[in-house]
Amino acid sequence: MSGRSVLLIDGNSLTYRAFYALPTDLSTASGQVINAVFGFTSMLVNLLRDHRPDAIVVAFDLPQPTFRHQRLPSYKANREAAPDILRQQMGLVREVVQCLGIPIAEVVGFEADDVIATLATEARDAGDNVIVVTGDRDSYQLVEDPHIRVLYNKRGVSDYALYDEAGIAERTGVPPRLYPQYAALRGDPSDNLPGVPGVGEKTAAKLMMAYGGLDGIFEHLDEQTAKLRENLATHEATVRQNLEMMVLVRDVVLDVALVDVVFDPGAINVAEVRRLFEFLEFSTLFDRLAAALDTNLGPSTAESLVLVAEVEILASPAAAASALVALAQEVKPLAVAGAWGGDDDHDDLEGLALVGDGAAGAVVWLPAAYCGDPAVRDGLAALVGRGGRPIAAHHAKRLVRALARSGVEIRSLAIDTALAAYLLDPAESRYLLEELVIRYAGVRIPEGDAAAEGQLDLGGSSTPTPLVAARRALAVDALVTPLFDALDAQGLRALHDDIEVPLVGVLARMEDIGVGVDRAELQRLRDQLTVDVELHREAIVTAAGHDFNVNSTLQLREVLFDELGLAPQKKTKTGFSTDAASLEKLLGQHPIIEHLLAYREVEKLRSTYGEGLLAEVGPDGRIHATFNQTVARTGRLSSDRPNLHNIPVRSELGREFRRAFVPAEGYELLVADYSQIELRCIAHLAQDPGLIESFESGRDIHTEMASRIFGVTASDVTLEMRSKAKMVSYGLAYGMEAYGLGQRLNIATNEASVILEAFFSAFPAVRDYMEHTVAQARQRGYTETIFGRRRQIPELASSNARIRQAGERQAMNAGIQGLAADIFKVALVRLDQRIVGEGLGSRLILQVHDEVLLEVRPSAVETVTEFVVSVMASAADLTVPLEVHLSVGASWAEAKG
DNA sequence: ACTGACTCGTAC
DNA sequence: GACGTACGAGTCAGTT
Repeated sequence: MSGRSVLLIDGNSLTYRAFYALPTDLSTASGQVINAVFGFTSMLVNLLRDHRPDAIVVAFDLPQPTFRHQRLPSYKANREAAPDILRQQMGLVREVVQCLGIPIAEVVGFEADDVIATLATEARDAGDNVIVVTGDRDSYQLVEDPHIRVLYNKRGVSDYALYDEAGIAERTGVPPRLYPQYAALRGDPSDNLPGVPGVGEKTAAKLMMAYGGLDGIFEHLDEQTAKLRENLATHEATVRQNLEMMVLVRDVVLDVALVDVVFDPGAINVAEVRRLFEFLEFSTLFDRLAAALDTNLGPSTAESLVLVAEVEILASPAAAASALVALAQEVKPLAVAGAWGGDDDHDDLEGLALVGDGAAGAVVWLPAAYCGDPAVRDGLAALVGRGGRPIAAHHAKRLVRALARSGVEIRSLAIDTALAAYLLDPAESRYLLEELVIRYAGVRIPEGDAAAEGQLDLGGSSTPTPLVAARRALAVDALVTPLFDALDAQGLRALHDDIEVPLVGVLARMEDIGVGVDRAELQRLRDQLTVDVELHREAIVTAAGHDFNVNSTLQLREVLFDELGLAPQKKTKTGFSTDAASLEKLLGQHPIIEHLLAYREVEKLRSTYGEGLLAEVGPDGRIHATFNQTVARTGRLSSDRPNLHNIPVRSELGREFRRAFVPAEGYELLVADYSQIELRCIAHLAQDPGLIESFESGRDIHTEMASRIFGVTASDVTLEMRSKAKMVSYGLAYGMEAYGLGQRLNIATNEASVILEAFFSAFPAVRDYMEHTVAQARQRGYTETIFGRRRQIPELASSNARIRQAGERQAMNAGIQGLAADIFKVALVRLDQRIVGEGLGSRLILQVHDEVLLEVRPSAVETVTEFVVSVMASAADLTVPLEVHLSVGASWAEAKG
């Protein structure tokens, strides 16, 4: 590991230089000023090109004061705070550095210079060749032939000088090792370190060279002229103090070991870089980067699609019908994009853009209004129905629903580009077509209206809808091959083709059908709760002695902990916590507490479930939630507008809301759920003999586990033992630790850890599995379920222990929750197939992670019950049986007995 | 009036 | 801090 070429970069220094060298009107279309990021990145790219480093570290200053400020309060006191538009860009600079796989080094209490000095010393000792890149002269002292040189940024972004010892001597008049003393004598206005009057650079250098150092100078003051002698004598203390400030610390404790740092262009996450550079609109820099690294980073500059010049507007139903017939002749995937209008949530379909084939490559625009025409509808149905063209769309569910309203069923969906991108990286927060097409296809969706360019803009004029849709359809088209390739490469193709894509139609129908609610029942609940809320609120205000906003944690904190003098239990980021767990510990200490707890409960139910659900009831008396397939990082579904996945069930009062969920007239409500599916997944994944036996025994699982944990026979298991075992098993999938278990069971942490130990002794393979899962995820960077679903967990590589541990828990959880989600999705798809096959006796209404609700004709209850249980139980073949609990009733509450 | 951070609470 | 995954109500501070 010696003889490497190492670059140590002062991030702050170069960013400052870049900021002041470039105009601040250098900004992105969205208005983000990027002059400093651009300048810094440009310098970095040039460094990569010119030096081909084996290792790079960028050091930053932190905003906290350093030891220098503590020793000398006036240190840098003359500095003005950095302008906001510079500070904003610091974060972006860090992002650039990080996305290139370059480690950042920074230590509280030290400046970037000290960090660099430490790393340079380490590198020198290892025999490496270091270049320190900075615009700060303090680093001159580090220069040491032949191993350490300084690349000094003189001004602007491209004016550098590379100094070795001779270079420093030439530049300053003193050798590097004398630089701190020289600078101390000279003073440094930029650090607010005063020098000696009458001593500038020239005199300081002359004195240093004549006497070999400060000691020599002060010992021979008599050899100076009277004026200089007096000035030196009176300022000796200042000079000595300056010296303390000037000398860089070379033994800062870092969390980066230079020997471990390797800059590997091949390891750069190109997608990340591309995304960031796109965001910053660094298209030429991206090309320069690729050239500097001498690697192919793939298509870069995101050239605009030019194909969209040709949008063929289908001008009549007849024209549309024949165009559809022509489109049906091809067999390659047909990219489709909808254009959406309507006031509320833009879910009215205005028309469809379909990517044509042939040499012309025109995109056809089909106005939605034509779908009323029988010939058009038939043509469309043939095109997208079973056996039709493979369809490609982005967030296809919306399109599926919209066409279903026109009587056209999409049955030949082949790829949903959003779903594919989700499977490739489920940690993304969104899957915008605009971004995906840049990342995976390297092309950009143009924004303006080329056809209208040069024409008079009357203000507010926008790109024509068909053109926008056509461009989106082309983007989808451009994504089909790269995304299929990526899915294949990652082993995600089966998941996409066999589970996620088929699920799109299932969810679309569930959303369309909606779930029936008894509005009057909801209103009754809401009204009763409103009364209760007010009663508790009044009691709270009375107990407090004055009115205040009980919903305000800020005000509540003041009342409880300042005015009433109650003891704070724990802290949040902003102050003492008032959550339920804390309040419960204060029960009995003041009458306000019980009212607060009651208030919280009823207010939650009133607002979120009373008002919230009522606001979502449609004109048909049903709630049509949206089921998101690309949100949860584990592969679960999520529900919003409203969230039907968190309807209360645990408390008596909350459960009342489930009475308001009722089947349509003429149906019964069938509810089926998996029993302990996650624990069964753990048993299967860990192949733990004890856990497997516990499930195979067919007896109550928590009692069975308690018996093994506590070493007693099943009949001797007390309710308390059972409940402890239950808590452990629930916490298991979340990577729970002793502290958390203790909180849950309201027992001491060491008592909890005894239980946890007993658990792992009884089920040792579970711990092995957890450890193996984490180790594998750390090594690969992602977790994988049996079905191949992946989840990247970059946190596992964090240098921050807290973040890393959170990553470990995520890794443990992802395999378990993800497997359960996969099984459940398979069950949903197969259930739907069965239901369609059986005719109209039943329909899927709702799903909640491990539970499905169906509306069933009374005559079909028996048949449906049978196949629901068998389909769900056989959705996966685990070592342990999958048990399904099923019930029927006239409401969700009734059917969950 | 809108937006984002924060706290809290509901589900599995 | 300390238990994973979601969504949403409400407050509050800051911005438009």
